[in-house]
Amino acid sequence: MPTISDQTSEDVRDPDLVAVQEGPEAAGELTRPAGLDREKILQAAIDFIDEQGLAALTMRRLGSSLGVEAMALYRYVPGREDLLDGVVDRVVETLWDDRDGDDIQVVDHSGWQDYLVRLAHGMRRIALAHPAVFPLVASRPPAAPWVRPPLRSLRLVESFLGTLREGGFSDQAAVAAYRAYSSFLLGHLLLEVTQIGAQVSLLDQPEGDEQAQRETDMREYPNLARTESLLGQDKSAAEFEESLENLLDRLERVLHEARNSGGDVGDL
Amino acid sequence: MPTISDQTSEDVRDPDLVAVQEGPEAAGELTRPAGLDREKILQAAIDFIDEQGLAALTMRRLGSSLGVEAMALYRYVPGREDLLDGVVDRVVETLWDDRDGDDIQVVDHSGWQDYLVRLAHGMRRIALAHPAVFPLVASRPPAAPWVRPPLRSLRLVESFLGTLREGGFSDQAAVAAYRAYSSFLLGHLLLEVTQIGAQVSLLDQPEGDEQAQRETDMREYPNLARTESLLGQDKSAAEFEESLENLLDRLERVLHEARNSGGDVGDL
DNA sequence: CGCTGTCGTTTACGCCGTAAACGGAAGGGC
DNA sequence: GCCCTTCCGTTTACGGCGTAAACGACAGCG
Repeated sequence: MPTISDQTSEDVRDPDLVAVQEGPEAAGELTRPAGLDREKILQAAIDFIDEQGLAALTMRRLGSSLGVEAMALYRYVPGREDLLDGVVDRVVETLWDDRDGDDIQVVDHSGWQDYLVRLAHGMRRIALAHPAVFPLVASRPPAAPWVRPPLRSLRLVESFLGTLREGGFSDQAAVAAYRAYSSFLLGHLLLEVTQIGAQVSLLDQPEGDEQAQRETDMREYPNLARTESLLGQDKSAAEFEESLENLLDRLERVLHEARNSGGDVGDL
Repeated sequence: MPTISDQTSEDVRDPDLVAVQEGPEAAGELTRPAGLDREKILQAAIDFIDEQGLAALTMRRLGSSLGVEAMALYRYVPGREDLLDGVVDRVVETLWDDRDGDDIQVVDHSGWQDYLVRLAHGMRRIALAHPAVFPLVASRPPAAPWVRPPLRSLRLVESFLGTLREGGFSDQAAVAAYRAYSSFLLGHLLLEVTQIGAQVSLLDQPEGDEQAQRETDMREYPNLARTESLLGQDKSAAEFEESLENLLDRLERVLHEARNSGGDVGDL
C-alpha cells in the first residue's frame, strides 16, 4: 500500500515534474517515504514493532511497510541485527527530546535527586510509549560490559556520574549508585511493560471453559485465590514512585554517612 | 557425545536382550539418550543454550545434538515456542532441587526474612548456572499477567504470599512486597547475567587499534574515563546482598508501622 | 551523447519451522 | 506361526526467512 491513493499536494503541481516521479529533495521532508534513508528505516521499524510486535518484524515485511523490497534496506542498514541495535539507540535517544530531557543534559540541575527523578520518569515514558520495543532495550548486549540497560549510552552514563559527583558523591559511591539505580529501573520497567503485553495477549484468546478449570487450579492455592483481585490491580505508577523515593533515601543516607565519618565512602 | 563410551551396566547383561537395541524401560532411566522423551529433550535444549547460546538453538540442531532428526522432537514437543516455555519451566523448577530449596517449600521457616533470603539466593544460583537461559526466564510472557518473572510459577507465588501472611503481613502488604521483591530480583539478576554475556562476547573480537579509538571516545567523557576501573569491577554478589537487605529492612518497617498504627496497612 | 555513480529490483542459496506421508520394529491376539 | 495395530523416528515437501550477487533504470555531468 503506497501511501493511500496517489497523493494530494503533488497532483496540483506541474505535470512534467510529477511525471519524473518526484525528486527526493523537493517539497521538503514531509512528503511520502519515497526516498529511503537510515533514519526513516529505523523509525519505520519502531512503528512496526509497536504495532505488530517484535516477532513479526522481518526484513521483507519492514520493506513492504515502506513500499520497497527487502533488499533495498541493505543499502542503509548492514543487516537485521544492526537494525535492531539502531532501533534501540533511536528509542533511547528520544530521552533528550523530552520536556524534562532538556534538563537532563543541562549541567545545572536542582540537585542530583531532581536529576535522578527526571531521568527515571524519562525512561519510564519511553518504556510505556514503546512497550514492545523495551525488552530489546533491556536485553540487547551493551556496548561495554559496564553500560547497564536501560541506561544504554556513554553520554547518559557520563552525565549520571557527573551529576552525582557534583552532588558530593565519591567515585565509588557514584558508581555504586549507578548500579543500584539501573537495577531498579530495569526491573521495574521491564515488569511493567511485560504486564502490558500479557494483558493484551490474554484478550486474544478468551477460551470457553475457563471458569471450571480455574477453580480446580485455585483450590491448591488458597493465598492466590484470596488475593487474586489484589494481584490483578495495576499500581505500577505508585510503586515506581515509592521504590524510587526509597532508593533516593538510601543514597542520601550513604552520602551523609560518608560526609560525617570521613574515611570509607563505602559501597553503598 | 552419548554419555561416555557405551555404558557399564548394560554390557554385563544378556546378549540377546542387548541385541534388540534396548527397550526404553529396561535398566532404569540412566541409560544413554537412545529413547527420547520430553524431559530429555528439554534438558538437551538447556545444555545446548548454555553452550551455544539461545540464537544458535534450532530444532534441527537440537535434534542432531540428540542424534535424531528434527521432526522426531515434534512427537514430544508441540513446537519451538512450547519448547522454550518448557525450558523456562524446567530451569525454574530446579529451585526445589536445591539444598535450600527444600526449606522453601516447607511451611515452617525461620521467619519470612529467612524465606526471602533463601528464595533470592536460590534464584540467583539458577541465573548464574544458566546465564544464557535466564533472559528467557525474564522475558517470556507469563501464564497470568500478575505472575511476575523471575518468580514464574503459581506454586512459588502461593508459597511467597503464604509465608508473608504467616509473618504478619496483610494481603495488601504481601502483594506489594511480592511486587517489590520480584522487581528487585529481576533487575539485579538480569543485569548480572547480561554482564557475564557481554564480557564473554567481548573476548571474541579483540580488534587491533582499540587503544587510539578509545582515547578519542573518552576525551568527551571525563567521568567515565576517571571511573573506568571502578565501573569494570564486578561486585555483583555484594551489591545483591546489600540491595536484598535494604528491601528486607523496608518491608520490616512497613510491617511494624502497620502493626502499631492499626488502620491502613498501606501499599508498602 | 555516452559515462559513471546511485538506488531499488530480481534472482538465487541455504537454513528455518513444521505438515504430512512413510517405514519398520514391538507387542498382542489368534 | 501369523497378522494387525500402535509407536516412533525418517523422509519429503512447502513457504518464509536473512542476505549475497547480478542486474536494470535513471540522474548528473562531461
